[in-house]
Amino acid sequence: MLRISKMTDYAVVLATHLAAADGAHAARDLALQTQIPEPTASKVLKKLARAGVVISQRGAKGGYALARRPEQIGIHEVIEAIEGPIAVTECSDESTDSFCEYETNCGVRANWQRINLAVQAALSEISLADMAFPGTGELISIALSSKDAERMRGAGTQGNDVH
Amino acid sequence: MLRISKMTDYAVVLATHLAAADGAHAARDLALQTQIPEPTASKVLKKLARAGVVISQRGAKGGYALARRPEQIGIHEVIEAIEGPIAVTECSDESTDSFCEYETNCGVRANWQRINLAVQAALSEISLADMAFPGTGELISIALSSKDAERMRGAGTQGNDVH
DNA sequence: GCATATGGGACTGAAACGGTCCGGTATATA
DNA sequence: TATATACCGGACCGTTTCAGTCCCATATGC
Repeated sequence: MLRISKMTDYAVVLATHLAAADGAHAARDLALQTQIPEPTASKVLKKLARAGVVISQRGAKGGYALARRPEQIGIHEVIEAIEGPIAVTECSDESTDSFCEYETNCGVRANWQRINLAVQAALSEISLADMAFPGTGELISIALSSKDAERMRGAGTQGNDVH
Repeated sequence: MLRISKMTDYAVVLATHLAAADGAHAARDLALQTQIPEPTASKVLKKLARAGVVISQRGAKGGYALARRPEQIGIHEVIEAIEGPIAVTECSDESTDSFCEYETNCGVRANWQRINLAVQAALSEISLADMAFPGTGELISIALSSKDAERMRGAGTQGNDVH
């Protein structure tokens, strides 16, 4: 699977929506526009606010707005806001000191961490601006480069800042 | 999270173990050597056999062995054997024709697929041989290929792998 | 003061996950 | 041929996680 949860999916949609139409918007309005159930959208937005991806304004005329410009927000921030640190396996998550009980037998830990880093790197390449205003060509290189080893390096070395 | 399930973790450990000590081994022995509970190990091995990652021999003196040489088996095969197709979100899974109900609003689909490809590419880089016999230098290039060096802090320094 | 809007957390039903167990079948060996 | 060994397929179950809802407290504009 390696599957991202529905909540995270919502978060990306909401954040993308905020990126496309900037300024402050009430959770209710965002929910209507994105067709996400209102309580759920609200819950997601709260988490985004806590993580610093969006800023919130309470009270009448309040609402949510992006904390920074879309091109300065990486998609991994949105994902981590909902799901916590991105870690492929328990033992590759450096933050939790969960020691691997099989470590002496498996010797797999270090490799998982590298895989993990590769995934994180792939996600770091994509900004909210890329999601909100696609087709500017940058992402294509990632899609087309998925054939062999050079792709990671290639995608990583070119600047993804076109917008 | 982007977290891989425990079962998949077991699968990698078992496959790695088979890669390191080739020939056929009974599920029971593998379970003992890897300290994975026997019924669970058995279940995982069955799935690996079905997916063609390992071959099985029934009857007395039977057991499991790798279907191919370790360097010819990518870990994404092992992962997919347990978890099914690697897809980050529902709508980025091309196999299921689950149409995205928000598609007109989100326009996110294509980007998810690119992210997905990047993840798959990252996983395709690693073979079972890399997991079983690390330190041959191949993986290092991937780890270092991310330009986001700050995320990589300590990745290279964490070379305490080989057991 | 009041309407509006977010903050925080409790709660619930459903689904997935981790793990176990059992009857069936294939095969090597005595 | 009889028997022990070992995989095959799937049912089963307790626990956890997930998606979604609801409520009350708090902050703010008018």
